[in-house]
Amino acid sequence: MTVRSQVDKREVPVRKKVYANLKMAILSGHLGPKERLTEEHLAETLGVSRTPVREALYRLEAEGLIRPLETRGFIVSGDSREEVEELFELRAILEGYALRIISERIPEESFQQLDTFIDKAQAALETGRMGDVFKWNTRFHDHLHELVSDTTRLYRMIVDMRKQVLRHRKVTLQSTEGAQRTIDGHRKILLALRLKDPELCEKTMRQHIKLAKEDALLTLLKENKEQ
Amino acid sequence: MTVRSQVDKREVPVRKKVYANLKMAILSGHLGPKERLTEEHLAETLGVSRTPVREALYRLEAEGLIRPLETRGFIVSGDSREEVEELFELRAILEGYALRIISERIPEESFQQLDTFIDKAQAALETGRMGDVFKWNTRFHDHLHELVSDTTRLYRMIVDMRKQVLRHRKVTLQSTEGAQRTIDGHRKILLALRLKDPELCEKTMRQHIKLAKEDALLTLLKENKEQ
DNA sequence: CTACCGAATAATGTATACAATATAACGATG
DNA sequence: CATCGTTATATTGTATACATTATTCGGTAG
Repeated sequence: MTVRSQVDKREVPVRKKVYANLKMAILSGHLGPKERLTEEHLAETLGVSRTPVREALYRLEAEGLIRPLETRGFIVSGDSREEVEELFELRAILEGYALRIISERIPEESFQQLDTFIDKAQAALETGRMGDVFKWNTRFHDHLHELVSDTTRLYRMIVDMRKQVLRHRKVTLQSTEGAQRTIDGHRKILLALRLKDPELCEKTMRQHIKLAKEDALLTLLKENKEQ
Repeated sequence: MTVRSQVDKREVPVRKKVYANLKMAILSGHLGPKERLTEEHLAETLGVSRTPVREALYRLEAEGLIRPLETRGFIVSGDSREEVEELFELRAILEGYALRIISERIPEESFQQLDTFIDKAQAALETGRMGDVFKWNTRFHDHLHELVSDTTRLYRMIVDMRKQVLRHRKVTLQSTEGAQRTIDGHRKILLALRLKDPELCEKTMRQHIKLAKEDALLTLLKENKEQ
């Protein structure tokens, strides 16, 4: 069949499965910066040969999620105070700029949407459903991101960073004050958007993420104390 | 010898050589988006096996310098109008923010340095030594970047993007007006730094890079016409 | 007991082999 | 001559083998 070539029958390469696997494990915090990753060991564990494992590892390295050990093998990176700070700093820059762009093109109906998300989050917070608070807050950001064309480098970078950030927000997600701060931040963002003030938008988003950074650093401190 | 382990006797892996090779070829414009890159062919050409070639290719893909072809093989990316625009847009964001940071920590002696670079570039321009104009302009930016700690993600991203950008600036480097604009831009940047006004610094740098973008897009147009 | 040597072990880097699949070439048939 | 199917070719994906090098550990000489 000539049509057959249209349909991509290629199954997902092992390399990508391994990559996705490891990435998930890292981002979920399941794989910490404690354990050393070696090709052989991973290959054995996952029941594949070293080749696809190497390729997955190199990709993760390129993305900065793991780092080659001076000795040999890799280690999950990104848990040092500096790295967390940098991550949030970059996020603040990029998302701040994104909001500036968004403010120039946001459609009227988005305001309602965003308003709803905030209200739902607030309601969830007041009835103690923290999981839902997280859900609606995430929706809020997601909705914003969808207003940036999803093919752009900027979009991809933001999405990627938001994923990386997740593992540093365990505390905020549970603390009431943190959640309230986040919701208040969203209100400010929405206000800035309504005012259609690009300058203010960028500033507000930066401020918002800066707060998130403080929370993340607190989380980090706590974790380090526990160990 | 126990000392031996301290000294890293490992020679550079072929994978890295191939990577550096291809990257250089791409950034210098020597390898255009015309030719298709396949593992076998590259391996043969470079006289190595496919293994290190694959690894180099995957890395370049992760960095966005090449893109997998729907069919098979890779192609050099980043020459579409959109991609060039995005590249400069991101650069403007990141370098703008970097200048903001720099304005808060720039030492007194840097002002002289930067002044000198501008003067030399201007002098070179007036005597028609375009190569030198480029050199001193580059020094100007390099000096700025050195004021951002060179271990940060921000720094690495900026350096990386500047490299990627080079191949789109052939025209400016030869046109007198373009060069003058660049030098003027540097003067403005220096002024903003002297005023120690973070806001102005960020804005000025963004503006400066926006101009560079226009030049790059002109280059692109010209090239497309030639073909 | 300490320093050094060397074998054993671990891990990586590269090449190669083989299977799977997509693309291209070619020829036959309606 | 267009279309379909078939074979050949190109290209990739994975596994494996082998060489190289680091690290560790144990033992021996001083």
